[in-house]
Amino acid sequence: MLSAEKQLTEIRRGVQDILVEEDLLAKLREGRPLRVKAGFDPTAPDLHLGHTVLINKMRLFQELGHEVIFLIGDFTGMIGDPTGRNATRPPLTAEDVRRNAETYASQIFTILDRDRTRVEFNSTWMGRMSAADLIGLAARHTVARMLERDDFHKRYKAGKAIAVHEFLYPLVQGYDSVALRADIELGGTDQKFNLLVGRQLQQSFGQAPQVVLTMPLLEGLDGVNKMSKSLNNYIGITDGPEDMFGKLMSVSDELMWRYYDLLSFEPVAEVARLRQSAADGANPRDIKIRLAMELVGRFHGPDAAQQAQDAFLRRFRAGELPETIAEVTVHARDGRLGVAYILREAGLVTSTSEALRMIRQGAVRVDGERLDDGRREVPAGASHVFQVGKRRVARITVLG
RNA sequence: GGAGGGGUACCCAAGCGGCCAACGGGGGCAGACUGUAAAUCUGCUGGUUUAUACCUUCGAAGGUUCGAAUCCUUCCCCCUCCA
Repeated sequence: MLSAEKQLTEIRRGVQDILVEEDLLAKLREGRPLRVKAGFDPTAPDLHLGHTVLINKMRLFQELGHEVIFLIGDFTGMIGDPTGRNATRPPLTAEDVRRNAETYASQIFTILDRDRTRVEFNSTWMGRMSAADLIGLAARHTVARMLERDDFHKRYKAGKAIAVHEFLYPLVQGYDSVALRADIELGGTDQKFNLLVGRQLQQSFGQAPQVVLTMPLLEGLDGVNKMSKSLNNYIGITDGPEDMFGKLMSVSDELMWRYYDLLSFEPVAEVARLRQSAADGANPRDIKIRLAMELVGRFHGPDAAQQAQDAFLRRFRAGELPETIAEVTVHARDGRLGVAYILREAGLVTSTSEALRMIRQGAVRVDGERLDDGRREVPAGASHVFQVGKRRVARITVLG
């Protein structure tokens, strides 16, 4: 095991806050494997790059020889946590939670070492808790302190709803730390309050308080909001290589550097060198390609990354069609079918009205030719490549 | 329990008897420009065999009216103040 000081240097990299750093150093000096907990809400069945900021840090702890606990908040998920948009999130059913949690667990091992990861579900202890136990837990915290949480505070002041059960969420999450006797808890900056409740509860239960370590939230593709499934601005780690590559390339130059900081394993010095080269006039696109190669390679392997890059350059630099085009068949009526119906039947648009709108806006191409007549019909037996906008493409055959 | 305010399309938010498929903003999509960038400009942003037409939509259900998102009744939900 590395010296406590050297470990601390590694741990510090990229983190937002360490509360309290002296405590962390003291724990590291004990020379034992520390229990490092990170909780995940099983609302999103697919992990995205935003989650990996945290998971990468978990991996670091594994490499340093500590015990990493991947905690799935299956019980908490049934309660529901307020979302970042200050709305009340509907609770998941037990069945939703179970299914999501399993998918979640199976995905983390693209980054974490399976053999050195302890997976826990908080329903293990929470499911056994009685109503009296829960009230007893609630008695250890006050409403005034709850309202210190930024999200609650804002909603309370704005006169927005706060359901009583939402107060229980931080308590349950904090109790998880008690149940696991966690030494360290990792979380996003948005989790800071909940993580601190864990410290307070541990002390209340006579345990040494965990060290809280928060990671910055990764901005999503829009560059403004945090990456999340519900905002649909995410790159899923199960996204296909080409999809992932394309999404990374569509990111703004500014955001690219943020992604370098939080997602890349490139040495800090190398990233600094890239920044300098961009300032000296290098095309940021090439630097973006490098990032895309690294990340796609991480989840799909270097070969797939190279193929994705080739396909990307062919398609968007050279303007060619993708080499794999979905084949779709639709059925003609009276020996022919109008283009709007073809697009709808093929799933390229969701309604005839949308199809007509797209055609009116010049977004539809047939075999590369812009289509300007929404009334055009295609005879049965014909097969054409239809494009709607830049991304939707299919070879559609009209059957008799 | 009492008094008052409010529920409008993905989100915010106008409208308060016909000119409303419903102002405006955000988001999204598309076109132009590009590095599939970003920014910017422009258009679109219920559905229908392609429609100066019809159908469905303004918390829910009824009702008044030639005609309702707009008026009335009941119900559901949210918020504020008082108790």
